Amino acid sequence: MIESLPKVFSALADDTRWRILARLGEGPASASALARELPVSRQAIVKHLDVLRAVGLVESQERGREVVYRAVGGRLSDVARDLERIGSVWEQRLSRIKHMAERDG
Amino acid sequence: MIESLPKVFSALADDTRWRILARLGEGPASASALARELPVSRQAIVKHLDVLRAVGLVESQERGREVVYRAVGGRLSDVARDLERIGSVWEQRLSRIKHMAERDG
DNA sequence: CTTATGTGCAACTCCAGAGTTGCACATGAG
DNA sequence: CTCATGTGCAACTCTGGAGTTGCACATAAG
Repeated sequence: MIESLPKVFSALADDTRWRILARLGEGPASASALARELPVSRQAIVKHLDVLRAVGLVESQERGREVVYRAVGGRLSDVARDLERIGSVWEQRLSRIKHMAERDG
Repeated sequence: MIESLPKVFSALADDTRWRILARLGEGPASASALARELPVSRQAIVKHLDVLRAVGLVESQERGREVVYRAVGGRLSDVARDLERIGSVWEQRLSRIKHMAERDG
């Protein structure tokens, strides 16, 4: 679980991919449609969609001759849960160390 | 808020930075100490710590002649909250679109 | 049928950033 | 004081990945 996090973050690290995700968050779209709305070529869009699909943030479905993509919000929620868990563990450890330091002077 | 997310994820996208964070999650440490425990040079560690500090995932404090770093779990929880919010919005929109399609279909 | 539109594959450019080495300087430890 | 240890700054290499162009192919639209 935690092993796969860097991959997901790598996917979320790119501005263009965020724009794509934000757009797909409004509703499904094809690569060509996205290329018309964003200032990048269709081929670049496809590469980004491949990356997003590889980490489960996007799903694709063939519709006629088109390939329609849609954002997977549930995947984002999963990542959020992992992060929250890790962050709280850090906080607990840090406060425990602080208390020990204060006690020992 | 969402504008800063790509920066944070870019910081979290690197394996070495993740190892550094995991180590700091166990307790504070200096750059030299981290360099001894990880298979990278101290200078590389410092660069990573600068990146992590820039996005609030790590804080530094001068202790004598050393500079001690510690992980900021709260920052991670903030990011988690943002992600959860965004993901749930996507899910709501998608289900609404699906229902409309079924009704009209 | 003919054409416009959507995809897939491949080769290429380009640059950010991860990591290195080297050196100079400061300061706690002995 | 003397020396080991911790830092800071700078220049350099090198690889991954973002974006591009070009071409071939498939298929809905007219």
